[in-house]
Amino acid sequence: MTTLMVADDHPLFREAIAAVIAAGLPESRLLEADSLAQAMQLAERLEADLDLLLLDLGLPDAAGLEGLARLRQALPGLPVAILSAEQDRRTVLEAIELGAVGYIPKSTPREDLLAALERILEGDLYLPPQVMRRPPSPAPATDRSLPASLETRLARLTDKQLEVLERLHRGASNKGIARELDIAETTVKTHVSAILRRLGVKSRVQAVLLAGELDLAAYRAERRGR
Amino acid sequence: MTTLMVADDHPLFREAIAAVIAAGLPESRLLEADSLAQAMQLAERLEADLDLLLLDLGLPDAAGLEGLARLRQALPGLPVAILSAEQDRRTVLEAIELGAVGYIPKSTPREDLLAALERILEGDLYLPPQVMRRPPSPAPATDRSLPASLETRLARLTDKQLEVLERLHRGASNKGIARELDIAETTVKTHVSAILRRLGVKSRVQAVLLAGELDLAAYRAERRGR
DNA sequence: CTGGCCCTCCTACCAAGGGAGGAGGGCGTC
DNA sequence: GACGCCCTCCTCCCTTGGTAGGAGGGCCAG
Repeated sequence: MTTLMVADDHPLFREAIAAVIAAGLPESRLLEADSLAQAMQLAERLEADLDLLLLDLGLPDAAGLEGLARLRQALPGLPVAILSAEQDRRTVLEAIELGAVGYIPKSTPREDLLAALERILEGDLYLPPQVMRRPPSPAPATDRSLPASLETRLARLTDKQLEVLERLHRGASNKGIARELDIAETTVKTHVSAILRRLGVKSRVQAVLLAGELDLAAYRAERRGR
Repeated sequence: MTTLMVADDHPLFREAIAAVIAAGLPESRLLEADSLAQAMQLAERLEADLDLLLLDLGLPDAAGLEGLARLRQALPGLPVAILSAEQDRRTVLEAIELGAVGYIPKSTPREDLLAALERILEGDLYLPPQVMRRPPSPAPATDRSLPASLETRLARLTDKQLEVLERLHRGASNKGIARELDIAETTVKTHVSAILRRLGVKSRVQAVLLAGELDLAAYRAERRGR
């Protein structure tokens, strides 16, 4: 008995998914959530009893991938697959980067969708072949509005902010950072606030956790290089 | 009739691959190259007659992913799968970013390797599930024995404190933890204070970082067990 | 040169974190 | 029963973290 959950604010779409799953995966039950908040609440209660969360990227309380980031942080053990109308290659990559175990375009035909789900539930990873298969960057035309994730979010930080983030990541206090960098504590606060805003997190702890998923030092070195 | 090419500077390894493919994909022929230069030359001559290039990341004339980048630029239409000893998550992601259609660790068992090849040849994408599945995790590979000091410090925590620490480690605020555990915020503070004292750290961030060096969930489970 | 971004620092204010100390109740052990 | 440890919660108090807003100076691109 596997347990799935679909988080989508569109009732009709949830119904459609439910129908597909009921027909194709009889040995499973499906929970529904219409917001990220609800999904997280449910998932928390179920814990390990939830095998897979199908997450829409259009949720009202989760601006695209940012919601996935929050979710991954709160419940790192929960397998999450993206179910989205968005088919941009970068979005797919960033979703995987954030730890999604699959990415299913909503345009996927029913049989393929089922096959994808089955593969994911078996521990595989599913990505839309037709999206991934071709050139890395066909058109840089359609960007800048992306919700930003790890890499892109890091890229938005200024050099100084990265320096501060490194210290944060070592558990330093604002005061300590100020001493180390020889700037005023108020300045450190300014930087920290900017970091939190740009990373889209709400506390320094969360920033630290996010930073922990990357090799900050390496990133900084690479950056200096170019 | 599908045509494959393996580019690896290690003759023995090329032989091994050749054997696997000969046995598992009888309807195919395999070309061999011992350098990126040779591989590109051959591929250029064959053009569309080459269905897949298996590229090692240890080639002498191609420093890791840099070689893949050059290759992709010169022959964007050629499907390339990475075949590498490297199993780092970041490397895998970057390879895919660069347009690789698959990533096969050299440690992959023979059957899985064949299955991966078949999937790739069918237009699918293959990534090593065991690598991708656990994203931000550091390294379960190394240790069965946590640094003694760490373990002893953890052992000093009561069950409730561990529960709180887990939430801390997810970036939760005291208020949030209180809600989750359904206790007063002051109680949470009491627990946090105790945690800091017993772990010998000075702030919640440091506690989180310390906790991050352990698999808390596993530790808790193990503890419940005895 | 103007506008934009960055870094610096400030004030002021509010929220969150953390310490000290005390208190009651539960549970297990000597 | 007494002791100890844990969990719960409280008050009082201080420190730290974080936001808002403003301000000056440097640097660079249009």
